[in-house]
Amino acid sequence: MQTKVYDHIGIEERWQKAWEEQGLFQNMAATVKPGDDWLYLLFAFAYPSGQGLHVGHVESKTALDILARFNRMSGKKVFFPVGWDAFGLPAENYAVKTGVHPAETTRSAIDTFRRQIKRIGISYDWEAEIATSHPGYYKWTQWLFLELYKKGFAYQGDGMVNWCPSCQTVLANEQVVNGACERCDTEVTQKNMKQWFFKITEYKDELISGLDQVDWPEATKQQQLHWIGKGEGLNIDFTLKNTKVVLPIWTKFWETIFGTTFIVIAPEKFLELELEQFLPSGQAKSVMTYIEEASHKTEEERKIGEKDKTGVNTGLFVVNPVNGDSIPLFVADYVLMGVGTAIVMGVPAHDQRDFAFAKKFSLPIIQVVAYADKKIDQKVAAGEMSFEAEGVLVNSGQFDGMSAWGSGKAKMAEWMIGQHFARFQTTYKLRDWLISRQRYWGAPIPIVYDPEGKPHPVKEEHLPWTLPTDVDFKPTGESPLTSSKEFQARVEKLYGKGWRPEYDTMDTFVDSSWYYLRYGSARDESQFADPEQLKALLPVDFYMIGPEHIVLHLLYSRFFTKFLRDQGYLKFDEPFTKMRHQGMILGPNGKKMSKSKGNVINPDEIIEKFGADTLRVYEMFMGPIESDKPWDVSAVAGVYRFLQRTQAAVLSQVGEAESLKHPEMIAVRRKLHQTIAKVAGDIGSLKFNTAIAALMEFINVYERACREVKLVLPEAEVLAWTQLIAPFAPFLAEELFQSGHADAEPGFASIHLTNWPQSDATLAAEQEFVVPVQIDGKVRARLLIKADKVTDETYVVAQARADAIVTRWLQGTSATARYIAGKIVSFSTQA
RNA sequence: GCCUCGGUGGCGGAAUUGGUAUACGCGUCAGACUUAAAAUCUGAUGGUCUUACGAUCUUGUGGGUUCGAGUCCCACCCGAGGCACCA
Repeated sequence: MQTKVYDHIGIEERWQKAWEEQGLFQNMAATVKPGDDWLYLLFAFAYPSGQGLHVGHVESKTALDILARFNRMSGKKVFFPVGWDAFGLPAENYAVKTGVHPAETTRSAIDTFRRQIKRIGISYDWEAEIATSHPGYYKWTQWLFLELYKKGFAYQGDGMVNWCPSCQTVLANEQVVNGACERCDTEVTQKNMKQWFFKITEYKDELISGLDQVDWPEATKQQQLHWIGKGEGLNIDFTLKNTKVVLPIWTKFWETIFGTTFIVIAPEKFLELELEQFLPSGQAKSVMTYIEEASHKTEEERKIGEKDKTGVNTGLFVVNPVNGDSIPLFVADYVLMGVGTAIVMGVPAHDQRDFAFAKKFSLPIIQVVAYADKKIDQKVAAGEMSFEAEGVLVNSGQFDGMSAWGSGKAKMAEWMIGQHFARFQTTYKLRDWLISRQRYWGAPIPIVYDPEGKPHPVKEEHLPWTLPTDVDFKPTGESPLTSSKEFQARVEKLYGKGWRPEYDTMDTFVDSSWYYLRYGSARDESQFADPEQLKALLPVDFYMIGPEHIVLHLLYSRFFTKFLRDQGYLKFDEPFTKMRHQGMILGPNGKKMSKSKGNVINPDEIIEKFGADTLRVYEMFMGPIESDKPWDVSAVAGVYRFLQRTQAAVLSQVGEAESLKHPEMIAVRRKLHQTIAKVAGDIGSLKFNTAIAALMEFINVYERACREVKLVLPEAEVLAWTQLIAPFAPFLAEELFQSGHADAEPGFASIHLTNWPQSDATLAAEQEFVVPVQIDGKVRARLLIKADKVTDETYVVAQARADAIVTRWLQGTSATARYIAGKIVSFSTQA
């Protein structure tokens, strides 16, 4: 029966070329009309690394491509652009090593990616392609900086910043992971520098509330919330004994304040408040030594103290405002600057850290919350738990007996605020975004300094403020742009003698956090984005992005969106309406793919051997798009077989059609129409794996039927079958659709331009139902019920009772029956 | 410690959201074709007992709700990812 081999190489080359010549799905932005409703599908901005496409890229790109093709066939206008996050460190580091200019490296990497992506048939709109390193793009990145500057959202700040000694640049808080540089894993140090910041904190509350508007994975929302780190607590004034010096503490758990047996202050805060003047002479030396040592510790060293807390008793006492108790003041570096007020109350009975500290320094422990459960009370005494359970206040003066988390907490706050020594204070973890980078391969910050060193914005007519090329790449701790003669000359020519440029470039996250606004106006030189385009295309309807970008990129993108909205440029609050994360494709051994482990699957090799269609369908068939899944070398061949069988089956659809009345024909057509409905539903809910399984089921049914009789389906149904394949295996589908022609004619109508088939409910309807019979919850028999009887409860139950096995099980019982139409007959023998 | 997912055959995974557990694919076994192998095709394939009809057990563990639980509730165990001296 298989007369024609599956020539995947020939098929894929032919149709890639034909589509390209025809410009299929290209330049869609030109067709935007007012009032249009577009489906905007977006893939995470990719960094064009020298490695080329890996199987993970293929997975998420294919998933989006399936959505694009399916929705186009369903009559939607689809915007599906692509671009490159082309500035960044790898190309620059490579330049340092080899001397090849980053522009060169980047261009050839992009060429490789583009060729590979076309080869796997992703139907991107290449007319909207953008690259952040192109002056036509970064002109608008700089424009955005100036907009922020004009509105006071970009400012120069002085202070301690994160410094990566290996990358020789400052880093944003978000780029420091466990005290190390997220890129090179070098330990980050602190450095005092004057740098540019964006005022993202201005939108902190909206960055929280906006999450309610979007359809994102719960975990992603949680992580964003955690990063913003809103904490609602109380500032409570303790005073240094015998002075008027106020030491405000901040706490979320003020209900335990009667249990405070010590106060701890951060070393830096101690100096800031100049408390050293009060130190008793005997104590002064040890305290100052401790503070000195703490200042030399790195973040990592401070964290080692997590188990063994360090600290020093100052010999000073503070007064607890709620009861006038004198309690000792300690300096300890586990209290961090920047969290709350950097002064904490130590309540060892109800906090694990405080407990450890109290044990170490032999401080008293006063329990102020009693728990109904004695076991919890014991745990509290052993320091094993903190705020895990609700209890009743004790040892707390007039608040004794009140609920710790209920009336007690509320009454206590009310009282303390009434006494004027406490006030509500909300704190946030989010800090302003540090965007200066002392690196070359990025967008220059459009700022110039006058001879007095005062910053001025680069005039808009001078944009793009181009990146000079006469630059020494070697990182010296100075920005590489310092070495450019052209840059300096340009500034003096345009702004006057003695002026100098800002030598730093912008964090690449600035480039990549507004790109989705640019696609619709990719070649527009007059504005960052055309308002009509924005209105029709945005916000992004579906965003597919790796889970690694959750905090940085999304937070920044949301900030830009809200800022531009407030300037009147955008009409929406959130840029990404719906978002999902693709899972990771693991090596065949179930481990993350890496060259050193030798478990990397190269997509080019799979394409050579099995074809791009097989690669696409296999990756979609592996499992749910959002979960991590290992590569299975032999399962790929199974998918290849499926495509091969599909080709053979469709190509055999010539000749005399079997009568439509033939039972095998009826069964196959029923399955086909069921499959049409199933595939459309599954694509809609991103269940590509089960959609493909359904297509496999269909061909199984078809081939089985063909063993009885040669089946030639009606033409419309052969077409429908081919169309179902089209989003998944676009090359093969086109080949089957065009198989009547010898070659692609100029102006041929692609299958990808046809209308998605409709399932005929009548043909899809089952004629018989298998109804299981349960007796006390166990399936004992199955009945075959004709469709016209399936709603007839009396009939079905009678059939069930008549069944031999059921009769046996029901003998001597008085069973009651219930029937869920078409689903199940359930007998219960219990009374 | 906290947050978020997960745990189903030898493996990847299905299960219309409370109604036939193990769809589909891989693998394995048997068979056809072949001198042979590969490729391709056909059949079987959760465990235990049984010649068979069939019975019985089975969705991480233990309880519960229900005629009926992979699915809902409670407690716990294990794994992955993220966060964390956050007061």
